[in-house]
Amino acid sequence: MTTGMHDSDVEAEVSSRSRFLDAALDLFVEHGYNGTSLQMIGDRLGVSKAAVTYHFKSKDDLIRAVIAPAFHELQELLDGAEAIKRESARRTHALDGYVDYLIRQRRVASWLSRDVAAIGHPVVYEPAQQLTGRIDALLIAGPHDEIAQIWGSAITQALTGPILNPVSISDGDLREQLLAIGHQLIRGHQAAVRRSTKSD
Amino acid sequence: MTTGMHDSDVEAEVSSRSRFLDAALDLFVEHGYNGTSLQMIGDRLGVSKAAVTYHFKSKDDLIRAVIAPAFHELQELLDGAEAIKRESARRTHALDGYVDYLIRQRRVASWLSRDVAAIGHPVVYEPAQQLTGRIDALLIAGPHDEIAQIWGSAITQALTGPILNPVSISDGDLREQLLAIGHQLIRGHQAAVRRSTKSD
DNA sequence: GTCTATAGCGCGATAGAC
DNA sequence: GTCTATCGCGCTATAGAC
Repeated sequence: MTTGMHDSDVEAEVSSRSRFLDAALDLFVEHGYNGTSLQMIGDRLGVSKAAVTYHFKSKDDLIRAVIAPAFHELQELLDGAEAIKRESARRTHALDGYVDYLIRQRRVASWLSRDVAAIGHPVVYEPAQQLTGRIDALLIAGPHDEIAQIWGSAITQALTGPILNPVSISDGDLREQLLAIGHQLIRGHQAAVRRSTKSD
Repeated sequence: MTTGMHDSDVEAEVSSRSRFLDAALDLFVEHGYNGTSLQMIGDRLGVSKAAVTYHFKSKDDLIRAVIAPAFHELQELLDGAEAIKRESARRTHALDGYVDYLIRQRRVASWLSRDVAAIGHPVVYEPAQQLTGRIDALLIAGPHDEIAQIWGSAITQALTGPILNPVSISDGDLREQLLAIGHQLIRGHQAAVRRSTKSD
């Protein structure tokens, strides 16, 4: 036990917020945010829907709590990567960290990539927009023209693809393939830039 | 006017099914299937929500009608591609056709890729599952092991990425970049297969 | 053939029992 | 502090006016 809580807190802790967050995320992944009712979350834990609105005063509060850890982790990664001066080292660090983030937070990441209702939610929209803009800027070299936008969205979507449907492969092997996918598309973008400047 | 309808049908035709389908798709793209009510669709066309359930007897019927043209087009493409004997020619034809499909049907394609509620809908789920399985099989060479699954999902997701957020680029230039992305990832997969067989 | 009116249901949220 | 009971709302779907 590495936390500082008392023995009497153990049972309360296990049956508390994190269980609700876990159940909610499971259901958001499967049915989407709008398709998941507080009733469904309560049923899964054997409590009433009122028990859910007790722990989280609204459904808005719940979605904020579910995404917070992933957004926080991604933000720290971006802060660290953006502090790196050399472009190629910065890009490599961002790709490594983003792949790690996707694997560690794959449930949240795959949910948000497939649920327009969640991304469009007032609580989620603006921070998500900002984070994706920053990761795009880190992964793509050169000016942010139309071609960079296209390849940038291709990279982030390509990295998300393999985490959508669980594959029977170790996290380490998955990481290796995701990095290969990222580097392959970064090279592809650079080649596309060379092609377009040559034809100018 | 290339259709055979009478002049008296013109006004009825313009204000009929296709207008409902177009408005519904617009709203599905923006708010998701569960986030779009019949009320919202009626409001956009200046009619009551009952007018929507008159043309389509249920919301299930509506989603079926919205996706039908895109699914039909994709199915014809797959039938044609699968009839090609030589693997590399089959793969090239599938990639070309799939990119054309994504550009022509970009609203439906980007909606379905971002709305778990729509993909999970009974009317959509099974045909969509079958179509994505077939396109994956066409685009990826060799045995369908874990690595093939990973790169297959990376390719289809990467191709979908650039159509999600409209970019100010012509369809022709977009097509060129999507083909480059597809070929780049197909080459990446082949290199990954060589790496993994060498290390066995 | 197209609409209004409304039924019937499930939702998120809350007041108050315990 | 945690639950039960319930409120008010918006949803899909339908019956029936026009």
